[in-house]
Amino acid sequence: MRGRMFSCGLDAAMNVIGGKWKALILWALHAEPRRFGELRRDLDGISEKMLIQQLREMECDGVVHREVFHQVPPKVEYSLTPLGQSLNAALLPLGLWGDEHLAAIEDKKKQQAAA
Amino acid sequence: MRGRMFSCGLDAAMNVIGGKWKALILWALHAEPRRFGELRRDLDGISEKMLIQQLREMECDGVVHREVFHQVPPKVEYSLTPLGQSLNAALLPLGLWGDEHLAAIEDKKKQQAAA
DNA sequence: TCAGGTACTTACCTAGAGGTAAGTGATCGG
DNA sequence: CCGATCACTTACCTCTAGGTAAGTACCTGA
Repeated sequence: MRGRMFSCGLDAAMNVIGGKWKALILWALHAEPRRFGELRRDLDGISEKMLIQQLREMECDGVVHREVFHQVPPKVEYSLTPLGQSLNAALLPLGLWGDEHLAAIEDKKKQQAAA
Repeated sequence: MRGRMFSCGLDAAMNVIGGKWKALILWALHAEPRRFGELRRDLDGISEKMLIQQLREMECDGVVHREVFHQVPPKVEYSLTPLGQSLNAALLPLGLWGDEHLAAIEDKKKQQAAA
């Protein structure tokens, strides 16, 4: 394992999706390609700066594809690469787990905030 | 969606596993309960401070169970709660995805580092 | 001109995540 | 006494990640 950047596949995957907004962005791109402004509006609380930053990082990682349309007003679309699609498929069980336990997780966080 | 802490299940799940060492720790606890020192030795590069910190956080989140044995030398065991077990099950596809694409991910990171 | 649309970029800031190093306490055995 | 075991805790520090605010460029229409 010496000289390897990641100790296992899970470590590598967490590196790709680690970032405050990445998982949500990946999910927002699940159904169809989206434009920057669309993503911005859908992702509650994200700033333009954070959005472009995380998109760029995921583009570099090969999970997001960016397509520029030469028109005015500018049009840029973001979509999942095949790699990104397989990543989203792998994220589905985790999202379902979160859905199922959402209330419990929030309760725990509230208790922690109160203590 | 107002007043909710998390925008969806995936957001909540990412909050629980977010932390440099959490996913790896959860995986280290997959097969059986482990002791602190064991975990420390298995997780290459982790400090005691980071290990206990992340264990504590996951304990608060209800995914890790800590059991103190009153003996000398001290013995403390960490194990997955049922919630933690289901979380690990949900993480499995992600880990497999990472295994499958490990080389590609590392290549991408190397390119980025060189640029 | 101004205001609107689009997709960014840049300057600056700081909270907090992660880290290093040293220390604690309770025992046991040499 | 010392050194070992175990599982932490504490003090201090760095710097990354995330954030706010303002700005840029290209156009169109009133």
